[in-house]
Amino acid sequence: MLKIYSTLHRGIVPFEPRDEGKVSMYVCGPTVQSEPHVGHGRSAVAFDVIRRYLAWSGYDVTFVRNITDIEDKIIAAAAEAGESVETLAREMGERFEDAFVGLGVLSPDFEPEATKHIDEIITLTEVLIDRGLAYTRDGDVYFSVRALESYGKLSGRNPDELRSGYRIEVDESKEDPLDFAVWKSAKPGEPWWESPWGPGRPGWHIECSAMAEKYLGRGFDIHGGGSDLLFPHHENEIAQSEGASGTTFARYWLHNGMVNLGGEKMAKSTGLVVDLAPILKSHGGRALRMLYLRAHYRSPIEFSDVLLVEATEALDRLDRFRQRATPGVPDEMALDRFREVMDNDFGTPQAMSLLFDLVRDGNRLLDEGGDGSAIAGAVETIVAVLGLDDASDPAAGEPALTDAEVDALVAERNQARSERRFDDADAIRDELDDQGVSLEDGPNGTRWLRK
RNA sequence: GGCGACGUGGCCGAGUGGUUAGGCGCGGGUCUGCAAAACCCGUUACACCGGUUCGAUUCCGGUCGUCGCCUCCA
Repeated sequence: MLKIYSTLHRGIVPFEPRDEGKVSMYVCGPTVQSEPHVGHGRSAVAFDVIRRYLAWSGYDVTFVRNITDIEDKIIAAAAEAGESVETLAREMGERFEDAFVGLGVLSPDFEPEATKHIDEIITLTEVLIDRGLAYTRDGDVYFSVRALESYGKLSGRNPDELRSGYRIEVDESKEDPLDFAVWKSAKPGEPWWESPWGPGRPGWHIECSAMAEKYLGRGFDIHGGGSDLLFPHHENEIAQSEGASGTTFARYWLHNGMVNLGGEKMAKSTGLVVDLAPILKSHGGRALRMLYLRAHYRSPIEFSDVLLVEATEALDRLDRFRQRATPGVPDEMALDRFREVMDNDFGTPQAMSLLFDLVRDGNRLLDEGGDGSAIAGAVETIVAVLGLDDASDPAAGEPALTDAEVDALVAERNQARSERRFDDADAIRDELDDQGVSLEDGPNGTRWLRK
C-alpha cells in the first residue's frame, strides 16, 4: 500500500488514484530563462524516480512536465541578451533537455509549452471572468483572491495574514494587493497574442492550470514541483482551476526540497548557483543522481565537491559489484523490502541502504563461491527503478583504449608478473590506471574495470 | 511579523519509545609480489533545559540555533 506525503493533506496519506490502475502526474517544469542548475536537476530526478517507481509498481502512468516559455523573466533576459524571447526560450529549453537526458530523466508523455496553449488559456480566463473570480483593468486581467473562499488552502495562509505588514508594491490598478495577473497587456516590444482584452500574454500561473487540465483532466492525481513553488504559484494554480471548474484540481501535492550551497538555497537571484552541464560532464549524471537519492526528496540537501566525490565513490562500489556478479531471477525478499521502503513516501535513502546491504551480502556470497545471481538480479531491478542503471547515463564516453587493447596489456603485465618483473608489471598497471582502467588480481586471474 | 521545516557520530544522511540504518573517511586484520577490490573487526551519535514513562535520541513544553516561503525561483 503506497503512502505519500501530500502538502495539501499536511501528512502522509494513502495513495488512491482517480482511476483504478492509472496515475496522472503533472510536474512544474522549468521557466526557460537561464542555464539549468543543480537544483533543477534535483526536482527532475525526484519526480522521475517517483514516476519510475509508480510504473514499476504496475500503474499506467501519464506524466506531464510543462515548459513555461513566456514570462516576465524570460522577456527581461532576452532583452538583456539582445535576443528574441522565442530564441532565448528555445535555446534554454534545449539546455534543459540536454541536462535532463544527462541525468537519465525519462521523457515526459507530454511536454506542453505555454505559448502553444494560448487558446486554452484565454478560454479559461473567460470562465474566471464569467464566474466573477477575475476582472479586467485596462487590458489586464486579475484574479480576485477575495472572491474565492478557499484561497490559501494549500500553503496554509489566509489573505488577512498575507496582507498585514507587507511591503508589496501596490499596483493601483488591482482591487486588492493580493490579486494576481491572469493576463497581462503587452508593453511595447513585448511578445503578444490577440485576446478579448486586447493584445497581451498569459500571467505566470495560468498556463499550468490550462495545460494540466487539457492533458490530464480534472482531479488528476499528483501535482509536483519544488517547495519554492508552493506559494504563490501552486496556490494560484489551484485558485484558478478550482475556481473555474468548481471541483478538485489535483488530488495530491508533492514538493521536493531545495539544494543548498553552504547552507543556503541555490538560487539564481543570489548568485549561489552551480550549473548542471559541467557537473554532468565531469562526474556523469549517475553520480549526481546518487547524491540526490541519498537524501529523502523532501529534505533540503547540501551540494559540494566533497559530497559529489563521496557519491561517486558510493556509486563505484555499487558498480564494482554489478560488474562482478551475473544477475539472475531477482531475490523476492529483497524486492519486497524495496517496495516496503518506497511505499513509504518514496524512501530512497532506505532503498540505498538496502542496495548496499545487498552489495555486501552479494560480495560475501561470491567470495565464498556461492551463487549471487538472485541478489545481483534484485540489485539490477532496484538500480533500474532508481534510474541508476547504465541506460540512464548516455553521457558515458568512448573509452581511450578498446577492450582488445586492454586485454593485450593485461596479458603483457601478467607475463611480466609470472617472470617476477614486478617493476614492468606495475608500470603497465599505472599506465592502464591513467587510461581509466583499474585492475584486480584474484585467484582466477586478473579482472579489469573501467572507472 | 505570519506560515513551515529542521538541529543525529570525522563528514553526508536515515530511522525508532527499550534491539547494528547505509555511504564516505579513519584504524586494525584476512588475501596479495605489491597494490586494488572484496570480506571481517573497531571508530556508536542523537543541540540545551525541564516534563511524561519502568525506560526517550524517539512523545510533550520551553530555550538556543539553522533554513525555507510570505517578491521571481526546481
